[in-house]
Amino acid sequence: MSRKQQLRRPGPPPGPPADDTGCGILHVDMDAFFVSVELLERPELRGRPVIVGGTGGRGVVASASYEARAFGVHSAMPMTRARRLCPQAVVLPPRHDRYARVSAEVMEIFRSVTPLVEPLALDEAFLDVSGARRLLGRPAEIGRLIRERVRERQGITCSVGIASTKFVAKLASTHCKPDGLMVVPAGRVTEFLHPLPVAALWGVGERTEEHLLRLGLKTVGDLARVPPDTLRRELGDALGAHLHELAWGRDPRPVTPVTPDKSIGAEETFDHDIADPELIRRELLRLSEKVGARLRAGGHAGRTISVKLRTAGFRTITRARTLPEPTDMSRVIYITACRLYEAAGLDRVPLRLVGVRVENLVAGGAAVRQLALDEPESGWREAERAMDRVSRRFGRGAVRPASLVDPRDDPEDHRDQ
DNA sequence: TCTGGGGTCCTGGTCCGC
DNA sequence: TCTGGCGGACCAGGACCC
Repeated sequence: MSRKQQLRRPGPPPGPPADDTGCGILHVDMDAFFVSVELLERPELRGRPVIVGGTGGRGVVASASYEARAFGVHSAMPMTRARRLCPQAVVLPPRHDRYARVSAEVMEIFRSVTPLVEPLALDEAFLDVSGARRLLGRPAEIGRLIRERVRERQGITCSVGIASTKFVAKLASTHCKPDGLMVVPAGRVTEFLHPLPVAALWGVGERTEEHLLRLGLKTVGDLARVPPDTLRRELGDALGAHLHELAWGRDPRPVTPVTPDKSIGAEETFDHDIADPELIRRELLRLSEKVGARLRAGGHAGRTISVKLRTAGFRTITRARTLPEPTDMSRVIYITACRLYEAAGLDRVPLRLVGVRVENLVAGGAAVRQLALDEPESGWREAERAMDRVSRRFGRGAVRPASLVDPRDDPEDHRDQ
């Protein structure tokens, strides 16, 4: 459940029977997805408060059953707080491989209805069904069909919002959860939108909500009546204009099935803060290996390498460097990341998180011969490709840089799996 | 209360070349 | 030769999304 889904509902949907004329966009959102997938294997937990989330000291809630939500538990909440609110909850560690597999099957169901499917996350997608009407019926009928197929084939429930724009369809699915379907007729969009709190708008998070409340703007209707120039002055050009448009139900973004990746990264929060630069560099190596492997697997290369460092006091520092040529080599990423870490001047400063990201992605073929910075190119590329092949065959972590091999490691139990 | 991990987008500042 | 304006690239940070 996202923060948006924690917002209160506006009451019953605008007047039945819903007229879905001009409503070609569906937003399908799986209900408590991670928990629902877990319950397929653990049916004895049905009806009980269940939380999927990090079991380490610093984890957060990834998904909570509706029984757990009744205790005030919601996603992104620190696990320590969730356990306090609901001590009787069953806590399960996340198993992303499993969720990804179920997600892929659900997306296939969507694609059996229309090729215009835009996945937003593992558990939700936009569908443009304008072209499917003749074959499958009205959008509301298509929505019912999808819900039925997902339930029959996967054994889990989902909610469907139907509207003329993506933004309103998404709000509709949020407001009919769980296990519901809601149509917002094209002619009744503002009637639906304007009573909602400003935080319901896409782009209004905690900070912007505070700002709007300070201006006396509580509802979407309040915001809609403010001149766009005033909003731009208060919130910046892009956000001000964007919110004004959304508040009037205007959202011209089409459903786009393929959006190219812009960056690929990995980060890790430690169980305990780490100050030792050697251990930090070791972590940077592990993350660089992971990011490099993902770049090569996806056929990407990138020019800009950034590191993210979060201190024990939760101050986040980012440093980036743009290389002359794009790279997909873990070694180049690692060397650059180490230099950025050293340049940040956080030697011996306790860190709770480090991250490595590669941005400005291009197709991998454009990754021209890249020297490992000051070092001669000495077969690293070939070595890394060979490691990729071994990993594909024997599993990730089967080969690793020597500095990442802990003699105490059980070879079957790599943390990267 | 104490804050994950994977991302995208925007803003404001600085530097540099024209 | 110096100066100012401008635009683009880059960088850092922050807000936001799921």
